[in-house]
Amino acid sequence: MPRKSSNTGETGEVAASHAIGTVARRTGIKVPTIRYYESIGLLREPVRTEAGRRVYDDAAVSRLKFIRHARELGFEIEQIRRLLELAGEPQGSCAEIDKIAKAHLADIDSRIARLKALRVEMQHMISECAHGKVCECRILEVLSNHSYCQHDKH
Amino acid sequence: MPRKSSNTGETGEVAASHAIGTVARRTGIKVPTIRYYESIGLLREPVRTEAGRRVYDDAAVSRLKFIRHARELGFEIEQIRRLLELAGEPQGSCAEIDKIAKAHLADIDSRIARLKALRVEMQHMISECAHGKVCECRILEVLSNHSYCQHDKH
DNA sequence: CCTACATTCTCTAGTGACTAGAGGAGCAAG
DNA sequence: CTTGCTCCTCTAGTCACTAGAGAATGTAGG
Repeated sequence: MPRKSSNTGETGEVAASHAIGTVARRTGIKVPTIRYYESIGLLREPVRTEAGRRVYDDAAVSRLKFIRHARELGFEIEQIRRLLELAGEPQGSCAEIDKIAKAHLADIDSRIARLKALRVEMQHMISECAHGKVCECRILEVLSNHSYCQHDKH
Repeated sequence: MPRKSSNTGETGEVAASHAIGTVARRTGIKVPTIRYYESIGLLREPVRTEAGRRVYDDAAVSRLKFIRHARELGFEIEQIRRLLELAGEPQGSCAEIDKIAKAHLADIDSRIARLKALRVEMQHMISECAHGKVCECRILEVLSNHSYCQHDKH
């Protein structure tokens, strides 16, 4: 029966342990970022080998996968911290989780709306450019004078 | 005939001069930000009064309005720096201006696309939440396991 | 056993575009 | 002359990392 390195227990089930580089490969999070997450308390300090190297178990890998996925979806670190905290109380209500997710959705919506407005403005500006000399460039002119704009939301 | 403070010329036309606070009010850029723009070389160092206070002319106000508007449209400082440089050569071709603007438009488009994909993911995740206990929460489950996702672009 | 090379360690500093605050001086009005 | 506003410089903080230096440890091949 094959065993992973540095198994500490004598029981039948042996928890797998991984070096930071392995964890980085398995989660898609870079090594310095993992250490950074530890430094801000998002990830618990792992045990160390005698030489001082970090050793992670599978739970830490899962946690990091969660963090990565949430980051990819645009959640902020503090939101993720709260989500992880809530996940630690399985019998609690998921109302706050829902609330955080909905707030994030609203945030995404407002960013989309804003970018769409910018897009209209940019498109308009570019379409008026006659590709001539700088002194005749409508792009610069519009940038110089807000009153040419369609919206004043920005 | 009313005159602005500290006029330095004896000619008929007198250049208006403004304190930094006035400029901030007229451009909508905060005082520390104006000083910041000066520190990074985006805005030329203005003349000073004997006591060391910054004094701006109308050209500086126009430049700051340009900067503000471009920032509002999402241009980066370095892009704005280049646009201002190009604006300084009125007989040159506006091809590069057009190019910068189009690159920015493409950037906006890709951000919109990305946010829309995130939106779909978030919406999906939230709609599956049954508002029960944390241990049954689909949101946490999806966050834990990327394979539930529709896309793997993120 | 020795030698490469890879991996890991800690620490500091840099990114972008500001923002906040301390501590001090100038200036105009009452 | 005092009150209160504006202005000055300087440092440090924000967010979520990323880059790099310099040293130690681990591993594979000869």
